[in-house]
Amino acid sequence: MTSSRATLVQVAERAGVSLASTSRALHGSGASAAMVERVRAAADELGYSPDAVGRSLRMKRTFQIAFAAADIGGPAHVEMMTAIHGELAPHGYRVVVLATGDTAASTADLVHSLNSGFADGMVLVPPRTDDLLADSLRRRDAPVVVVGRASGDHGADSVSTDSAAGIGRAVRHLRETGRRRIGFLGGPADSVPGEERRRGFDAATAGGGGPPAVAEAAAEFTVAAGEVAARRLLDRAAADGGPLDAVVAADDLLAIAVLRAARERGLSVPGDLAVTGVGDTELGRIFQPSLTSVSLGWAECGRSAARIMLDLVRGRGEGARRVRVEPRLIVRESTGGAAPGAAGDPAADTPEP
Amino acid sequence: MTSSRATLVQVAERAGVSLASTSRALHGSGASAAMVERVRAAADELGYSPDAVGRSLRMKRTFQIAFAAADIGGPAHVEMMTAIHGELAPHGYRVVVLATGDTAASTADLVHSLNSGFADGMVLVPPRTDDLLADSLRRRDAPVVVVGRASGDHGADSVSTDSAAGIGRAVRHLRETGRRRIGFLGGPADSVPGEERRRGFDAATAGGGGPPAVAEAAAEFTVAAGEVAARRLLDRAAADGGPLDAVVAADDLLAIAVLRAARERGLSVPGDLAVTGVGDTELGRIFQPSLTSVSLGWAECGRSAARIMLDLVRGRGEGARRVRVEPRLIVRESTGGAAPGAAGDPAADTPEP
DNA sequence: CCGAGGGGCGGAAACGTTTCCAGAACCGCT
DNA sequence: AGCGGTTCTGGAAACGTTTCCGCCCCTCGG
Repeated sequence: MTSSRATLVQVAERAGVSLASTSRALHGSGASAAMVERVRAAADELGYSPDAVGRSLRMKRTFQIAFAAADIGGPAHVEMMTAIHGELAPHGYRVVVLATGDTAASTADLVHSLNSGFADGMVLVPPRTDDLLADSLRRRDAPVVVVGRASGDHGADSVSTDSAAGIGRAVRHLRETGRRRIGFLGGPADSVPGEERRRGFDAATAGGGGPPAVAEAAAEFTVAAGEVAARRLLDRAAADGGPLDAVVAADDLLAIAVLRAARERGLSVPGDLAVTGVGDTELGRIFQPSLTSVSLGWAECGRSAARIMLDLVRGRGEGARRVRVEPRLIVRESTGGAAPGAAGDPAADTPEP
Repeated sequence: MTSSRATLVQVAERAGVSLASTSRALHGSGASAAMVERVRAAADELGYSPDAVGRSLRMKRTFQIAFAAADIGGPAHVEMMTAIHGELAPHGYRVVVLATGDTAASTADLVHSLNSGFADGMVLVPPRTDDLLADSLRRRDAPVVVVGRASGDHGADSVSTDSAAGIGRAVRHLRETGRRRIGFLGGPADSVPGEERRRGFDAATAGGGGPPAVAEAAAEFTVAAGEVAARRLLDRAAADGGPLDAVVAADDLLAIAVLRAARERGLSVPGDLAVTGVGDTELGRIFQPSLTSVSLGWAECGRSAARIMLDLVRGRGEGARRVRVEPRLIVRESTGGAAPGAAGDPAADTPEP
C-alpha cells in the first residue's frame, strides 16, 4: 500500500503529450515510435498501471467470465472450472466463481444479477431447471453457456454429455462380461443429473428378459448417503429375485459406497459383484479396487464452454450452438479390468467407447 | 440478449426527478418515502439494474476479492476457495480465481497485476517465495492476505498452519502407539509445504536414540510420483537398519502411495506398517484403510483469510496480523484407530490435538 | 413574528479510460 | 509550386454512477 496509483493524465503530463496520444502509445495503434518511447518512459517512472475499471467503463467489456454452479467444491465443478480458467486466462479473461444455490429460483436470480454487467458472460451449471430459469435466461443481457441439459428453449448455447447414454454403456459392458442381475444406485431424483441417469438405466434395462431390475436412490451424492441406500439395495435384491452380481451407480461416490457395503457383506469385487460409477474422478482412479467409471468429460465440457463463450463475447455468435461431449467408459478393476500399473496413469486405463 | 440496458439517467427521466435523487432513492439514504416509491416504480418499469462498472469507478471499490494459488484444482485450494467464497458472498463480494504459476516470479507478477485495481484485495497462496515476491508484496496498492508461511517481511497479513508441528504430532502419536522405526516420505524439497514438513519431521526425530530416521522425497505431490518414492523408501530402510514399522507422509496422496506400496509387498496396514498423511482430504477419509492424517484446517485458513480481508477492505486494518490455525491429528484406521461407522461422518473420527 | 435549523431536492463535478473528429505536418507526385 | 494523400497529434466527448454543495421550504423555538 504505497502511494495512490498514477493515472493516465499524470503520465500524459509527465511525458508532455496529450491524453489521447498517451493512451494510443500504451495500448492502441497509430502512435509514432518516438511517442511510444517517450510515453513508456514516463509510465515506467511513475509506476503506472492502467485502471481496469476505467477501461471497462469505456470499452463496455470487463474481461471477466462468471462460472456458476451449486457446489463449487465438487469434483465435477472443480474440473470444469480449472479447464475454463485454463482456456480463458491466456486470452486475458478472468474467471469469477459464483454459487447458484440449490434451487432453480436462486439460479434464476443469479442469471439476473449478470445484468449488472460485472462480467461479459457466464458459464452456468444449473442444479435444477424450471420455466422461471428459462425465462431468466431468455431475458439476459450477456451471453450464457449452459452446461448440462437445461429444459425449455432458453436461447442459450449449451454443452452437455449424454450421461444417460453413458449409463447405457456401463450396462452393456456389464452384460458383455457376463453379469445377469444388475442393480442401480441412483442419486436425488429431482436433480438434473439424478433424473437423467435414472432414465438412462431404465432405458438400458428395458426389454431385458430376466428378472426386473432393482433400483434404489440415495438422498445425496455422498458416500454416507450412498452407503445407506446401497445396503437397502443389496438387501432388497437378495430378498426379491436373488442377489445382484452387478451395480451401476449414478456417481463415483455412490459406487464407492457400494464397494464398502459389499465388503461389509463379504462380497468380493469384482468376483461376486461388479460395480461401475460415473464421473471418472480421481477418487475412483486411486481407490482399491480401482473403479470402472463413465467419464463425462467434465474438463472437456469446460473447455468447450469456454471456447464458445470466447466466440460469443467476441461477437462471433451464430445461433445457439449445442455441443455434445461423448461419454466414455473407463474400465478398471471393479468390473474385472486390469489393475493400472501406476495409479493416476491414464495410459494404463482401458477406455471403451 | 434483449435490449441494451436501462441507465440511471433514463430512470430519472421516467420518474421525472433528478439524477441525484434517483441514486439516493435506490441505494443511498436521505430520500423521502414518496421519492423512493416513485423511483422504484420507474426502475421496475424499465427493468433497470445498476451498472457494476460505473459504480465501481465512482466508489473506487470493485466488490471483488481475488484468490490466487498455483493449482486451483488441488484439494487444499479448493477447500480454501470454497470457504472464502462462503465467507465473502454474504457480504456482497465476488471471488475471482487466478493461477499464480509455479514460480515465485510469476507469483510476483500476479501480485503486481492487482495494481490495475480489478479487485479490492487478494488472498494469495504462494507456491514458492523469494525476495522478489516479498518486494512485490511491499509495493502493492491493495491489501493482500498471504496463506502459508511466506519468507521475508512483506507487510502483508498472513494466515498459516504450523505444519511442522503437525508432523511432530504425527510422529508423537506413532511413538506412543509403539512404533519404533519411522520413515518419512516428503514432497518437492524446494516448495513451501515440502520444505516445512521435512523440517518438522527432522525436528521431531532429532535426538531419538534409535537408528537414524530414513527419508525419501517424491518429485511431486501425486500418487504416481509417491509410489516410486515409497518403494525406494521401504527398500532403502530394509537394507539399512531394518524395516520400517511406520511412515509419515507429507501429504495424503503420498500416504496413499505408501499404502499401495505396502500392499504390493504384502505388508498389512496398520499391523506391519502404520501410515500417516497430511491434509485430511476426503480421499483419505474414504480410502480403505481410512487414513490417519494431520488436518491443516484449510477451510478454517480460508475463512480466517476472508475475514481479515473483509476488515482490510473496510479500512479496519491495524497492523499486519498473523493468524495461526492449529493443526490437528485425525486418527483413523491406518495407524490403528477405529474404523469410522459411516464414511465421511466426521463425528466418527478421533481428533487428537 | 422572526431566525435558526434541518430535511429533501437538483445541479454539477468527479472517477480513468478509449475513441471520434478535426487539424497539422509531411511526403510524393504531377 | 500545387495538390492529394497519409501519418500523427490534440481536444473533447462519452461510458454510468455517487456524492459534494448549494438551495428551497418547512418546522420549531424564542
